[in-house]
Amino acid sequence: MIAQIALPVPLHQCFSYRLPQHMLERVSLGLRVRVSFGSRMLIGVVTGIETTECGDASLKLIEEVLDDRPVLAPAMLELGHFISHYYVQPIGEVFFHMLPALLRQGQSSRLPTQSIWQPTALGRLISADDLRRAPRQWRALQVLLEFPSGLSRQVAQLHGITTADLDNLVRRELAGRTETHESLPEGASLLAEVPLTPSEEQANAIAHIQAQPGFGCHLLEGITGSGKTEVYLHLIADVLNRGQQALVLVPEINLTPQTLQRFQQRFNVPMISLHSELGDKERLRAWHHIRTGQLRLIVGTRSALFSPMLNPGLIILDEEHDSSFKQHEGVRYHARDLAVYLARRQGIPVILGSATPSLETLNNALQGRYNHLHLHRRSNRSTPPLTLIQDIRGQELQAGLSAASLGHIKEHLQRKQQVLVFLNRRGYATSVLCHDCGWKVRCPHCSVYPTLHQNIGRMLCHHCGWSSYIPQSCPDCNGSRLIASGTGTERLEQFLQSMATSLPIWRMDRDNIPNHRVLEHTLAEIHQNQPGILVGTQMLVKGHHFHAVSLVVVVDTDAGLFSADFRSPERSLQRIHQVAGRSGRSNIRGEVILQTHDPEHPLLQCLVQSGYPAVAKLMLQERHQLNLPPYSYQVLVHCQGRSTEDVQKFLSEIHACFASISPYGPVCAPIEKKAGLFRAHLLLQASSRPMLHQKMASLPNVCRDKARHGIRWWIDVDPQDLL
DNA sequence: AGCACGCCGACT
DNA sequence: GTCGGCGTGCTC
Repeated sequence: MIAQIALPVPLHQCFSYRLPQHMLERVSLGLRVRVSFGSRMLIGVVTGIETTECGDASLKLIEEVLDDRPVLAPAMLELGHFISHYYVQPIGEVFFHMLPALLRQGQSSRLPTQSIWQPTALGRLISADDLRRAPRQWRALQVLLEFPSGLSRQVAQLHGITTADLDNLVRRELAGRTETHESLPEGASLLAEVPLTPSEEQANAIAHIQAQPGFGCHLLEGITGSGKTEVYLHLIADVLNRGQQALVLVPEINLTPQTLQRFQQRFNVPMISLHSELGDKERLRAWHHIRTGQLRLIVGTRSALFSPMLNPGLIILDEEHDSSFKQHEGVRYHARDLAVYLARRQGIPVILGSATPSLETLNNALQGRYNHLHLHRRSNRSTPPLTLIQDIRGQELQAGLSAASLGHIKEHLQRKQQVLVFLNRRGYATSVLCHDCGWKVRCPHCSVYPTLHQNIGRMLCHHCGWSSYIPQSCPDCNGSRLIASGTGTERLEQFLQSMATSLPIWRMDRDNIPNHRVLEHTLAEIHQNQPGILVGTQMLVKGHHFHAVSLVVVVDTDAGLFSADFRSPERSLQRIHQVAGRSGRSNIRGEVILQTHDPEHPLLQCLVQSGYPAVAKLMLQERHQLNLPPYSYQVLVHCQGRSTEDVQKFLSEIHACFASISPYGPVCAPIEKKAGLFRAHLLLQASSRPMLHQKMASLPNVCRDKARHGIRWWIDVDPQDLL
């Protein structure tokens, strides 16, 4: 008998091992085993068992079976095989990626047990006199009598009792010790609060999804403030009522304590938030409780997709357009597309929610592959904001702001409202240059200009972390007229502060908001609704609601509209639309100003006049004309090496082998040198996905063969950015 | 990915 | 004449 074993090595194959007779009935697919591989011992996952008798006698034997039940259930095994094939990732690495770290390292997958001590009949009868030689045990017995249903180690410790005391009582037959599995407390009723009555639109969406009980993929396109969450909550309630589990995937930044709180407010069931700071032990504990079906509601980022649900009933993926669902390191995959795959495999509904759906998802909905549901109306009945395109050509700008924008800002502040100024650029200035000779500060490790951060008094490279002092004179011509050019949030904040001296300015970017605690604190201050100015980057876009904001100014609307990456306008317009949605959420009509040097830009015009759905369709048309995704399919071969020649040579050889699906040949990455390494890539593209996959079947092997000294390469299927 | 094997420089 | 550099190749 021969078993196929997936091992945690970057190889696109499984390995055959002989199965000793005595292991035969203990082995099944998805179990972990220990095997000798080369000169080391590795843990592997059983992915196949062949009962062919012959077998190569030279094959090694499996040393040990580690589990009595598969750690990867059939659905997860299938998902893993799919990931490995579709995303061209090494099979063993995929399976290991799907397991909690402690299981990867060989820890037992048995459900952890817990000791419980209970008094015996004898224990209840005995008197202090009988135990006068053992005062600790007497005290332990007294505590034990207070917990007739059982005392755990943790509770005993709180009362100053050790397990040794309790075991001594067991020896005297005054107490009994039993091993139980930890069980999570479950509330008497499912609902912790009375659900809101859904609006007509919400009820309609809920009914549509309920009407299709098995697999179905639903795009829930709801404008900001239209109450997508309420739809989720109603559908989750159904799933919980049926005794099933629900999985909610959210982008990284949205996984705040409040997200879970929202669910805890509504439901009385054991639930968990799988965030990145969870320790290995906690993660394994959660894994067990998900596998036993005790944890009913799982909220997490992309990797939560691999939760081993016993009884799955629903998958929700919120903010489906968010790029953080794509894993960019190690095992590369897109959680959105895998969520759809998994839901189909499990025969359950999946809901993709967004105010600004990605063009891929929108296309799937328009083609009828996904069910398209809309929430048009804001649930708080506020009017949508008034959006203005502001031509700043030839205008005098101060810290990037035009006089007209400043006028609006002052006006709104005088009305005691809050203003949000959006600039997606950290730091004080984008570069430092010499006014006399044009010399510019450069990063020694990357082909970029570092950013000036005045608050820490240094130049900082955002790509490799390099930092240096701020030059006071030009090292080339010795001139002293150095210019800080380009505006970042720091300079904007400084300027606005000088303009509105008495008002608070909240700057929200990665430099100013280092962690969740500071974020909560700043948000709490803003929610006092005192007049003031919010200045910030992306951070302002995601999920936060600012009720007193009545004006949003987008300083650099054009950034991203003209980039080498064809996905850049999509992301840019999604951002603009989402940040615009931050205004006018209560009774005040919001205003949005988009500063631009290209007021006639068709996408901008379309966004302002007809809204996001219209501009999305326009972008889809453009993609169609240019034969870009989702109308064609792409794979990117990335490469990193010690010199331009090395990477070019490597990619040219790859290009030669795949010329029929490689329309452009190797190109340097836009930032050619990063952290001291030269980068380039090769785009593979085809109009049929099966054809593309078939033609690149040998790609990983070819890459492996051609890779020489110092070349690092990786394959990115459905790349999200070409940079 | 690791790890072993293998062929050339600075040390007892 | 050895220790160790990392380049190359293999792992059922």
